Amino acid sequence: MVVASRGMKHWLIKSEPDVFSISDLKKVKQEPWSGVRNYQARNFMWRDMRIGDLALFYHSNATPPGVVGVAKVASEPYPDPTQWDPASEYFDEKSTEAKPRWWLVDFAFVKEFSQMVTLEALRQEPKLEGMVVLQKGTRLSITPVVKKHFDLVVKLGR
DNA sequence: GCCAACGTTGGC
DNA sequence: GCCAACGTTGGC
Repeated sequence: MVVASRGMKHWLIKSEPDVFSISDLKKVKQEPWSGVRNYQARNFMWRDMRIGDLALFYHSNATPPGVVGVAKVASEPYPDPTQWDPASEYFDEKSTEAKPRWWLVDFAFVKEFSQMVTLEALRQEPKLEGMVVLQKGTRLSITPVVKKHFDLVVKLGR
């Protein structure tokens, strides 16, 4: 087993299931996390993620919203190719190949929970207090999660 | 550098 | 569909 000396980090990544769900990830096994156009979220992928880091896979804009499984970082960061594709909704005319603005990593499927841990369930668990995703007004599509919280959510979802 | 206007996210 | 919260843009 490979364990980075810095210690593994844990994350929560949001995806709209209508666009890309945990089932989709299960099917394709690995997916470039394209389309992130927020600097904070980009910095997490570009600067802080390492291969092997685990992430809670969260369905946003869903009924109900919640965590549905686990994914892991499966690549080094590299420029998001959609930023240079004029046909893409993620096209960014201000980004150049010499100085890419948007970076991503690939995520690989790890597991799908036997039961979803809904946003409501997350809010009702006192031990999860302080989770970034639960804080008021947090819209970030990628947030760090402490190991204690990560492990508990995985336990709740199984 | 300020800040109003505008766009987006995402729960409800 | 509504709207609160927040990020970005652009005029000055």
